[in-house]
Amino acid sequence: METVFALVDCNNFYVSCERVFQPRLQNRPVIVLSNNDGCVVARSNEAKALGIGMGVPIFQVESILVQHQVEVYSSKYTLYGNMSRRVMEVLADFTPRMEIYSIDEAFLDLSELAAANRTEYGQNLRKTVKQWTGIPVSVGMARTKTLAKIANHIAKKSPRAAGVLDLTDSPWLEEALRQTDVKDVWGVGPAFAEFLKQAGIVTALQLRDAEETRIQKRMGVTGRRTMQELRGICCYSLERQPPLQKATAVTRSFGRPVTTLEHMQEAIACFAGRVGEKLRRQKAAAGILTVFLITNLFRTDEPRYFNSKVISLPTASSDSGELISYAVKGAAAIFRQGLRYKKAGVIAGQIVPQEQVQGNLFDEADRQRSKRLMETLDRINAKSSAPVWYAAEGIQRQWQTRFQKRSKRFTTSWDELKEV
DNA sequence: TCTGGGGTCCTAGGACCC
DNA sequence: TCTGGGGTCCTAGGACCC
Repeated sequence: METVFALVDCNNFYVSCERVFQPRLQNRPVIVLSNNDGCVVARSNEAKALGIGMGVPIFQVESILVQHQVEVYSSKYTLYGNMSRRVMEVLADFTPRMEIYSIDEAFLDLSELAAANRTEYGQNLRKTVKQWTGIPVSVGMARTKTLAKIANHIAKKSPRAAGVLDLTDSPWLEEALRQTDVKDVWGVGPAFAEFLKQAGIVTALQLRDAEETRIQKRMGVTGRRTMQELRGICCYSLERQPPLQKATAVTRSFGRPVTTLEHMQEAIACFAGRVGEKLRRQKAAAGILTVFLITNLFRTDEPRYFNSKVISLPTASSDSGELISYAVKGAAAIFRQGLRYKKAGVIAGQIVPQEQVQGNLFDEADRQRSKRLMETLDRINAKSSAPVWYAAEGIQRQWQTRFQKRSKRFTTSWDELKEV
């Protein structure tokens, strides 16, 4: 049977999350910043219209923000994650044949839905999500994921589509591809877009009709798949069960430069502790840790330095204490005095399910005791507003990430609930 | 003049995604 | 002075095996 995919995408997701709890932000220019209040990561339509680009450093648009009284917010990923879960739960009510693709997107398999009902189905879905969560979404439908992405893109921008566009076997498909810039095609990033432009390929339609061998030579097998998908040949299927993650990381830019080993180890310990939590949440353990640290590469007036250390654990682990002890040693091995560090991180690799962890003959740790300790730690921290953590993670944390424009954490902090 | 063939595993780097 | 964080896949090249 021929496939039909729908891509459901939340509009300006982080901004929409802020608006749910602060209705006065409707119809106003609003932006949400990355960690450390560094870059713009979400923009309302009003903010986009002012020319504020995606990913731009905030200091570059400061004058626009002041002049147009743009509402500016630090990011709150726990809130957005919570809102995302609510949206996904509503979608799951529509069909279990669903793949959560990112925090604000999901693919649905609508192959079995009657063609005549698709647009109505999409409108109903849109209305329900909005009513139950407050989040506006757009829906694009087509034969392949890549085409559904394009349909969604147009649904979002075109007033006539009213948020839903079905391009499955549509007479408008060719016109849609003609009007789509090749750089907006899923799988075409800045580097490939530049290559394609040089080759005279500037629209999605031209890419669809390009010569396959020529594209594959430069863009590899993924480039060829993109072409196939544009032709309606399905190369990417719905993945309902995401495979186990291969790596998980906690990396942060510092609120102010770190110059001492003591502070660096405090930060690294903190990141390793968060990595441990992430691993345990997935019921998994890591076989290797990578610790890295880096100075500010944007500055040309200071010495630059990047280094990383890979540590193989004797036995795969998710024990925060154990991860911390290896990570801080790794940090010490690559830390150099006299530098101003901007960012650091801990990456866990060789991830295996907890129950598949191979024992080690020379392993001296008490695994049962560790397991109980971690369970207790996680239980306390899940309930308590006064979390517990390893002393190595520090208390003052002068390096901590900046969030100066944070609104209240309406759904994830007891002290900051919305008051009505 | 002419230096095998076929495979695996690992790593680094480059590209992409949101 | 100021520039995010967390992932994936693919490819090329080197080391190693028989």
